[in-house]
Amino acid sequence: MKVYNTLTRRKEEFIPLEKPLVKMYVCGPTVYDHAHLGHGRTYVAFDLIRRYLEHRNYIVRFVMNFTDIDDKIIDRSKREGVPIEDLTNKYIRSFLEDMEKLGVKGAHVYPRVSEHIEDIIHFIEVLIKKGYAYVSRGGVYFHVKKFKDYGKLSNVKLEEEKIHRVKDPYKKDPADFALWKFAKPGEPSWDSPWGRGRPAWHIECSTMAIKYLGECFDIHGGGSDLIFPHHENEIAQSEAYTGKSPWVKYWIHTGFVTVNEEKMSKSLGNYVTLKEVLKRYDPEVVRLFLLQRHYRSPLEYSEEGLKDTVNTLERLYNTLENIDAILRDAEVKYKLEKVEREVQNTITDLWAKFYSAMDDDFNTPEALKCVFEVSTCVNRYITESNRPNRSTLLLARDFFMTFGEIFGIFRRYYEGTGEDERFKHLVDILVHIRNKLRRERNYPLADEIREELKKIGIQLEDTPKGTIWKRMV
RNA sequence: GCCAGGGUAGUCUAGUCUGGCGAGGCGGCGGACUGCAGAUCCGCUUUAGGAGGGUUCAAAUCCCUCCCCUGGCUCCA
Repeated sequence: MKVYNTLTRRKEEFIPLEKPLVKMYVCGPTVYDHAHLGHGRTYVAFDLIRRYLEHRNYIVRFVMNFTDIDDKIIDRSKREGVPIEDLTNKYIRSFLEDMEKLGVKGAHVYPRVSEHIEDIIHFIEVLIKKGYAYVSRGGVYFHVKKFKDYGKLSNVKLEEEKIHRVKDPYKKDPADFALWKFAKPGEPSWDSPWGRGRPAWHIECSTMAIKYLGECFDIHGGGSDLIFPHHENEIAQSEAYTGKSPWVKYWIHTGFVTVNEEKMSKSLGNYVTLKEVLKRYDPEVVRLFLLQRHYRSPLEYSEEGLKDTVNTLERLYNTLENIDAILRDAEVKYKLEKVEREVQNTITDLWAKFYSAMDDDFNTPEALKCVFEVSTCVNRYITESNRPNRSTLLLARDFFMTFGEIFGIFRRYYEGTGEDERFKHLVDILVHIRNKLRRERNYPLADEIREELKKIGIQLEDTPKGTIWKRMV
């Protein structure tokens, strides 16, 4: 399996540090507002990666933080007159709700900055002791020049570059960044050996990741906008702290969602919240929409694109329903004809291709091609075969279920359909009666049965080989 | 300015690392099937690669030049 590593700017063979265990940390949101589609994209992408790794028999330990102390949160709380904790709780809840709807599997730990102040203080103390950080009048800073590998992730060069960060007269060097900020009036603050204050942005992730995953781990990810300065600074802090390198083996970054080719962002105001999107579209449509593009490429958001995906997903569900409908009466064959063997070969070949696409840096668009090809293949088989073989249909169904599990769609098939045998019999009885009516050319009554069944989500379809019924999508 | 990533049919998206008949979705049109409905299948749309050079038996893919777009360098998923 190959994974693109931002650190080396190329695909690398994926070999986790401790064989079946994969330790993975993803930068979570700063919780001062509802999440938008861009956030959704990133977390769905990492969810897919996690699911695929699990599918490939890795045990994934997954940590995602919440940044609940930050300038914007403080601003927002002041503006709205809402206590910080109420605000952050509200948006954490909102975020988790959205993720749940999107079918993003939960993290094993969701560390919040506000709950890890002690750890952060200790971390900073070590950095000071080791000579990587200094106390100044504005707070505690990381002295970038001390860390010789600075820039290895984002490719920034300290010498020729005037990395102008937040203007701060108390820094030794403009490239230095804050670890601890002294409190200004009205800001939340905690006691520390250097004075009351609060942790700065980057330190939290280093501290919490190391606390929960250890001094070195496998995957660290987030949106591409975090590469610099956030992740660059995390590396500096963490490797300075542990004295070990590399801190993280694989850095994975997701591309942006764009609107008219511009990055979707709060500041540009061109965003749609996940709540809005999920109100208008089935969560699985949103997921498929996001996974139809490779996770590192920019993804253009458009209403049209989403609508296309509605049809795309419907087609996949139809295929599944076609299989299930035929499966009800299909029997196992004990000898396969040539066509039959070819269909099975095609499916297994495509299944293998599906895996190699996924193995190649989680190439979901390429993997999806295989899914569509299996779809066409099995539909054709159903259309052309006089007596489809149960085993062949099950093979196709297994493939779809595997695909669904990895992509996080077809959820309703896993959650159960709520049908029992008697229900199925009942439908069969109605179908039988209706066909009698049709033979008698009593179409009004036959159509009425079909209409009524449609109302409870059962669709009857008359095919040349007889009537089949499906659950409606 | 520095760094990173792009430009593929009507449209969206793969393939570029590792050169070898350019793939898939959606849309549109036509056909098969059909009491109607629905689903599905088949065919067409389909000699598409930003521009120009070069290397090669062979270039979307490698090299050079140019044009255009986006992102990071201040908070960001």
